[in-house]
Amino acid sequence: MLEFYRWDRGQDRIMPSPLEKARQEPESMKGRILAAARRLFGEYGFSGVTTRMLAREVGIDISTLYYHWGEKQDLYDAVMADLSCEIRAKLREIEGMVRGATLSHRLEVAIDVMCDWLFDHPEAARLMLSSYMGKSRSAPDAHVPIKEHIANIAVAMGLALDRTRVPARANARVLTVWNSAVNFTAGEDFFLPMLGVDRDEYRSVVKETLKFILIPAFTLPPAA
Amino acid sequence: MLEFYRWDRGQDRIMPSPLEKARQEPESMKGRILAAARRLFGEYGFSGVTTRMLAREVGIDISTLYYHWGEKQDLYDAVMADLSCEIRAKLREIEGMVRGATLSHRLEVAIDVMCDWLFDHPEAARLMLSSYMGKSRSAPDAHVPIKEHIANIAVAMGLALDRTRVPARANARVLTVWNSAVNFTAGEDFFLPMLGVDRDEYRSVVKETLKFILIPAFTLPPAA
DNA sequence: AGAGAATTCCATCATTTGTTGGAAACCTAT
DNA sequence: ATAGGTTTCCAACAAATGATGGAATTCTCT
Repeated sequence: MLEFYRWDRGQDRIMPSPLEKARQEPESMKGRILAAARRLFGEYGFSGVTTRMLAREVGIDISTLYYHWGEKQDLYDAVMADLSCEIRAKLREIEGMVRGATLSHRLEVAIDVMCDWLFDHPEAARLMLSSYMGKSRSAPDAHVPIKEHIANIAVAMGLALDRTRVPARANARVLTVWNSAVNFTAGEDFFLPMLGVDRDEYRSVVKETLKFILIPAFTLPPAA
Repeated sequence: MLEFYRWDRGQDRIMPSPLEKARQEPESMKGRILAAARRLFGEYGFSGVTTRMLAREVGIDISTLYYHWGEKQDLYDAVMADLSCEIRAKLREIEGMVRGATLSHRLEVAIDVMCDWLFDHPEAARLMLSSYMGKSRSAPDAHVPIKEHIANIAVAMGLALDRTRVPARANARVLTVWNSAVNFTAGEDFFLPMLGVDRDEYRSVVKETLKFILIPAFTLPPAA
């Protein structure tokens, strides 16, 4: 009976049912563990978190943790799969919000909404960053499949016509903005004192800067 | 005799002599250990590296490692202090290269040189990123003091007159470009396949994108 | 060559960490 | 209430990890 968690192995494309339930029911033990894991992994990285830290954070025994999610690596994979799903949903939501609007309006809304979400989920930004830099000692490629997301944005923003053939330059520009948003949210504690502002100012300065930088990159003709 | 490494404790402002020597003599044991530590810490993070991994990488015993640098945390601190020094020197070098040139030329050269250096030192970029996100389980604030660097760039680029009073917006713009460069170099293995280009193309696309994005941000009047 | 210092290694220790078996507690349906 | 399944905890284990004492080796200088 220690094996049923294997249900959700290797299913990061279509949302696996147990993972979905775990997130939808944050009061369930599975959900509480997932949430705690996300918080801690986001804060300390994969090898910076011990199973005992996790168990203590939830207030349970280590075995309960293994009962629900199996090995540490499996739990980490679940966190990443969950995160990937959430991001995909968020991007779809944004895409729906701005459909049909002008380009500049699209940009404005996309940055606003995405930044708000990231600022409210700094652990998500941190998880993505460590996923980029990769090479965790024992973790293989549990990457967030951000590639399609970026390509979709590039198409939505008019930088490419076909989402299967996005120019490298277009992807690079989208990536730059995306990474900047992730950076400023993941490193808020570090960058905020550098700018000498308070929390609210920080967030508005970040948004403003991203918009300021993004607009010309996407509205100028695709020269060079 | 196991204590002389304490010499370079808490001296990250003025370059401590042993650290300097260790880097200047890369053949010395101290230097070899420092270089290996930098490589591994950059790849796996602080808690992702064990003292045995380090010793094995250098081809020595664990005790030798402790003899030269003391605890793991001290070695990590030394790596960060060394890195900070190197970055400072690099930025000074760039400042010297572009002094007196036009703004656009300054930007061009700064991005080119900095990117080249970062691409040749991806572990440096990774170390900086993990330093930003911080909160290593046992590591305190062994941060790279990037604040002054950013402020200096802002002044050099004409975004501020006084380096002690740089507007938050100016800092944010410099930071955006800086972070983008760090991101693209630290995550080369992850982003390169996303763009579907080879190594050389990747590097030129990154530089090009940064320049394309940077120029308007620094040449437009300080509106908003 | 040899005394004394500096450097490296071997063996070891106490903790920490990932992981599991099995007993206890809790539900749920009859 | 009680049988059967589910969930949680206690105890423990093997391996890995950070760290050190001390012996052995190498280096340096006369």
